[in-house]
Amino acid sequence: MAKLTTQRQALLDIINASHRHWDADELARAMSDAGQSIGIATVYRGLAALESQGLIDSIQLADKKRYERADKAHHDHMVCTECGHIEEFSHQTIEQLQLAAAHEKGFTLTGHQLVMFGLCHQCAKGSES
Amino acid sequence: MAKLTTQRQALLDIINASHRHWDADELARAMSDAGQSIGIATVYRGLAALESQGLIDSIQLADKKRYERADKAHHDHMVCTECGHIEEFSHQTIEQLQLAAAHEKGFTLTGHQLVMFGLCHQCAKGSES
DNA sequence: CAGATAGGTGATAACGATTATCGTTATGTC
DNA sequence: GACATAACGATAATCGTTATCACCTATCTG
Repeated sequence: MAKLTTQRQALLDIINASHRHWDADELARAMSDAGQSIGIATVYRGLAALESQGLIDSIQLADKKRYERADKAHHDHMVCTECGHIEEFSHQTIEQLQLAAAHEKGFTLTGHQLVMFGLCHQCAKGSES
Repeated sequence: MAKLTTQRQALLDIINASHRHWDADELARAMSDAGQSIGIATVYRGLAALESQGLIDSIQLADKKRYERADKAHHDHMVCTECGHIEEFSHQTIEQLQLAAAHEKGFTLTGHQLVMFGLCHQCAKGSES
């Protein structure tokens, strides 16, 4: 039902063109910078459509949702609490253990999100006393 | 620095008296029901204080933060997207693999949160067509 | 082509959880 | 008791996100 309009294609292109994790505001600004201004509501609607079509992925952080390209295998995230840097990692065994744990509790799993918090290499170095 | 005032003690007691995962609003209402009305700002401040003192734990869900007792070993959560039921589970191996993965990426881990989404046993049964 | 239908768009209001502000109040210390 | 420090409560403010509503656009059907 949802259409891949010109604007949604542009959002998708921006997201696919980098490995960043974008929030709605950043995407609106990026569109603006590229000469195609876009309403913020349209950004949210477009992102929701793209995500439900599986064309992009997202992670829900404490304050906001961030979107990323979906053309990679499932992975989880490590967020630096100092600089906001996001590192990705995937671990097959963890995924399998999660499935087993869910099954054990009688849950039918539809998704999951693992976010690890800490200091990235850079920030850990910087904060040595 | 933070004081364990009468109100904060009462919040702590409510949380410790059950295995529920409370949000700020529910706690304010519970206090009210118990005859000690409390300002919502005070609830938030109290919860932040209790959490930073390690007296309670919290999980950040997509929409809001929920608080739970801290007297158990670390665990993660499974949330039923239908009824909101939260099931807890802990998995030693997953924890260890997370630590290893973080180390590999040069991250100094300070915390993590794993939330799994799906249908609980009850809701899975109910939605069979 | 005309009209119908289904979505999409954008400005903006509304929402909901959380935090900030600020005057007041309780607690602890000399 | 007087002063300092933190907590409290009402309420305004913040901020990400969603709803509303009045257009607009594309596609289909005859």
